[in-house]
Amino acid sequence: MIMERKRTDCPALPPGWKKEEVIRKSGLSAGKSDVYYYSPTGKKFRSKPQLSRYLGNSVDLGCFDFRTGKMMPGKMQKNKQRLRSDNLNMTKGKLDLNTALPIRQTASIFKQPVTKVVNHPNNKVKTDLQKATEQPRQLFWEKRLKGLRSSDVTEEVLRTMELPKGLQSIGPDSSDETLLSAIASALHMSSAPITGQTSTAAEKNPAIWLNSSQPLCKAFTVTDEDIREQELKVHQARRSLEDALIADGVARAAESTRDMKGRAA
DNA sequence: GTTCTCGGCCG
DNA sequence: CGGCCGAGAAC
Repeated sequence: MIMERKRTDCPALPPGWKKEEVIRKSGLSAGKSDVYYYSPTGKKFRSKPQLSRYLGNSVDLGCFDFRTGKMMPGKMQKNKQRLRSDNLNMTKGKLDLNTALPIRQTASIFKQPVTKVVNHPNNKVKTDLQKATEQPRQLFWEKRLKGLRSSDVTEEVLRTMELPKGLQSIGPDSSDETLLSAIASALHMSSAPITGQTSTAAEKNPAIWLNSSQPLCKAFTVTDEDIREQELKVHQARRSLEDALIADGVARAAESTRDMKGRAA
């Protein structure tokens, strides 16, 4: 007898994803159930980390409950003291994984190494491992950044930066907003200098001539004036940061003395 | 080889 | 207690 297992649709996930729940029928853990998900291509997932690794940033699993398969609005982070300690942990040298950038979603449905470079014993074959390990990149992927905004803890949208006039966008989406994101991303992802698109051909037909390791931005020159202006901004930012840190220290000291009084009473 | 299943660790 | 994943069992 074949036990038909229910693979139910899962509305909280993109179309085509299925959820399955199997009950353990023997052993010490009999009665317990395991939950699995199946991607549209049939790949099986047995944990939330595994699922979110695969989905990347396309789906926010922050409040996704793996067991029930539903979004739980109330399952957000504990928005209490938590924030301070999070910020402290971040200074302990670990990367903030939330800054991960959007990734090409279609790549992972194929068997992973798409191209394999091998040496045939009798042939002279150029091996360029650099190219072989390079991940395919979606042209104009920066468009995915459109609409992303930074916000403070109260979800108030922060004012975005102004860009110098010398910076000009290139490609299908020429809004300043996306340009800023693209440049910020480029600064995060590569240690190479950011030059913008140096080929003038890229201006006429970006789809062909685009240098994908540079942001969607025309080549630019930085003047001494720009540098001075930027130094001033950095200086001001450091001042406000310093002020904020001092204020925080004072507040924390007050808090801890208050706590101690409370405990003594 | 792949898939299924339960144990068991760890938070 | 439950999520997650290792590894043996089953195929």
